[in-house]
Amino acid sequence: MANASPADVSPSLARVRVTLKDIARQLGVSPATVSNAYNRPDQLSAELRARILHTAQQLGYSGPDPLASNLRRGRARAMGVLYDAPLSYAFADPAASLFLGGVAAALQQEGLNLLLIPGTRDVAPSVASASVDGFIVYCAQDGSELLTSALGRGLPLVMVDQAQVPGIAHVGIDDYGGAHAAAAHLLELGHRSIGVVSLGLSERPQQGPVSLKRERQAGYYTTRERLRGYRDALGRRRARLHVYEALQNTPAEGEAQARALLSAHPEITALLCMSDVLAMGAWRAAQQLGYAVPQRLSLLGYDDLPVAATLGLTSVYQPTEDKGRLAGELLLEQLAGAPERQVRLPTELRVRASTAAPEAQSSG
Amino acid sequence: MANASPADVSPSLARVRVTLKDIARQLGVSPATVSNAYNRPDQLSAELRARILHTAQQLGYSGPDPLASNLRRGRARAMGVLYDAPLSYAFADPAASLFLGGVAAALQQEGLNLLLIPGTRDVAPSVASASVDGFIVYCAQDGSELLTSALGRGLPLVMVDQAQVPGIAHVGIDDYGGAHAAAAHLLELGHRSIGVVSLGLSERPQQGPVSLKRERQAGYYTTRERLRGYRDALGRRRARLHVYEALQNTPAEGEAQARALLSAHPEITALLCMSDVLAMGAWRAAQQLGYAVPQRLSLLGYDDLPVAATLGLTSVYQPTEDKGRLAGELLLEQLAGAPERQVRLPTELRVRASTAAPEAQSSG
DNA sequence: TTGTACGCGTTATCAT
DNA sequence: ATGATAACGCGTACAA
Repeated sequence: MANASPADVSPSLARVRVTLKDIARQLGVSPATVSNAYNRPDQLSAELRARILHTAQQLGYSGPDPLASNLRRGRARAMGVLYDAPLSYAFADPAASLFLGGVAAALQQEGLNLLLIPGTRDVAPSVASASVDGFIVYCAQDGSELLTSALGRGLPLVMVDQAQVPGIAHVGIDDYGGAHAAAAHLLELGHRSIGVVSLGLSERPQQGPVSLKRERQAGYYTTRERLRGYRDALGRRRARLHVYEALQNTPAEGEAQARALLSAHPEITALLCMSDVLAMGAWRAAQQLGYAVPQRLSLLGYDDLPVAATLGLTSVYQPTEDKGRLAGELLLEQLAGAPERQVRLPTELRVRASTAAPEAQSSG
Repeated sequence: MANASPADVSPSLARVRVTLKDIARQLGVSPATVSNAYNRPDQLSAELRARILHTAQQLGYSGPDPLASNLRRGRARAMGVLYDAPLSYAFADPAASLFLGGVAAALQQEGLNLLLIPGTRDVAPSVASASVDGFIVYCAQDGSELLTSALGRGLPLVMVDQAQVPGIAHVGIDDYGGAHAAAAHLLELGHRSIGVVSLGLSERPQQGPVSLKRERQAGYYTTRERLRGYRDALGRRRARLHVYEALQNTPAEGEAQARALLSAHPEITALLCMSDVLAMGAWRAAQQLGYAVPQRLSLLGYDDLPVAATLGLTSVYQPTEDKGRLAGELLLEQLAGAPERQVRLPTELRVRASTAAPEAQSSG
């Protein structure tokens, strides 16, 4: 029997779903015509269309159900971005925000929505149930469940800021080169004892000093490459590097690790921070310890967020927003049938006021 | 080996979609059983389930299609957030990011994904085609198409930072009170000529000086209320307010409007900025003009982002992240059948180093 | 524990 | 310009 019989008991509250068919029945036209009224206005007379829309409004029908329409068309009209942390981190991290902004800009051109999928434990179900036409996997650890479960969907996919995998579209930056340039800059200035405030090495970060072994095994490509860049720059000279790992990419963690580094190794005259966000925290630590920047302590960031220029922070620039836009575009390309591409963007050291030669003090 | 029929012509590229039925047929079991293998593991023997999963893997079946599954269940497993601007703005604005982080945190508890929907021209189709179970409408203009088209979907909905509408869930803050406190603070310090760097008044912002008429007609509730708060605080005293409208909530716009204000009205001794982001730009303008803060110019923000404390910026705190979390929770409540609620969160003036009494100079 | 049968709400195709 | 029909891929009673 009809789901909206004349003897309907609950006229307004019962929310008996009104469907396209109901409209059709009510007007004595075919469901196809009602569908056309919404999707192909040119396929029916303006007059009939008006009547349909009017009846729809009267009956409280708000247009074709996207769930059904998606199924039928085989398109979700959205792209998924997998982020390797709670989403609140993504929004708290300006670099991630910039990146997502770029992605959004690219998708918007095609009218696609953006589905954000956080990488908590148990990502698999989230990924499996995501109504999307493709994925962007951002900053996942090597061999992460995020990536494997996304790949499992068999949809177009773009990896970002990870180790390249043959046959998979990829956008990355020259992490190594940027880090190398940063460390080289410090060496040229004369620094010989340098601290590194590092981003997490793996999904289970360990706060504080990092063993060489752990450093080599870092699960995050970005972190691993930057550390390698720092080390290689120092390699030939007799300078010492002390690496401390932050639990999160936040100013608070930057402050904590900077503090720990400086108290364990007072001879340190410069800090290489693996992000501007960490560097901001390190700066605060320096202030509170009474270390003048750059006289007593040189400070270097990574990312070159807009705020770096404001603060006069020397930093390694990367085109974060472009990276996002590009990731979106590579995804759209695949959706259109083009082959997957791999792109590496350049980085560039931007020297500002936070780095200088170390004071000519008795340093160890 | 072929992944389909023996006579398959295109073995690997043809991407003939593998469905649940194919698995069932291959194993000689019913589709229902395969479905259960994924959704109700307890409904079949572990042995059979293992065989099913194995076959699925072999055939390249990656689990039930979310599009179909969503239709069948009538749930999209995602919530939509409508943002009244290009998404890149949302990510560029720390306050919006914080808010979204809060929303994400709330949704994550229920395993729901977050669909971001930008408010470009032609929102309606985006909203109509969004696979979601509810909407959060953030900062939309009064009577905006965003809101009306979202309401049209007939899904649970929460309005945020807008004028309350009876019968619709709502989260807001005490915009008026915060603004009032900020202006009152300046008056107590002795300021008598004050500039306002305002957020946009409507979807079509007009850079520069704002007429009183336009001020009253501001389409954005938040902007309107804050302006009212500023004005009311000044009302009884004979202080002058000069309101300039920013095109966007960015430091660059803050800088531009601060510059314009100070050059048009050199007698100004304090700036009320309607966001911390604008205030940061205003600060830069002050620096470049050689105006010492707070001696020559007092500076006041709104939102109290973390950076405000770092910079020593006096600001009006609002619990931005909680606001997001709450919005998410109100939405989940409705989905669970509870009645819609309306919540207003408090604001609080936080006085820091950027405000002081005006210098005792001949001021106009 | 497994299978049957049906429908979820829409749209593409073809016919009229 | 409009209609009939057949999928789209799956989940869930209920029967076996």
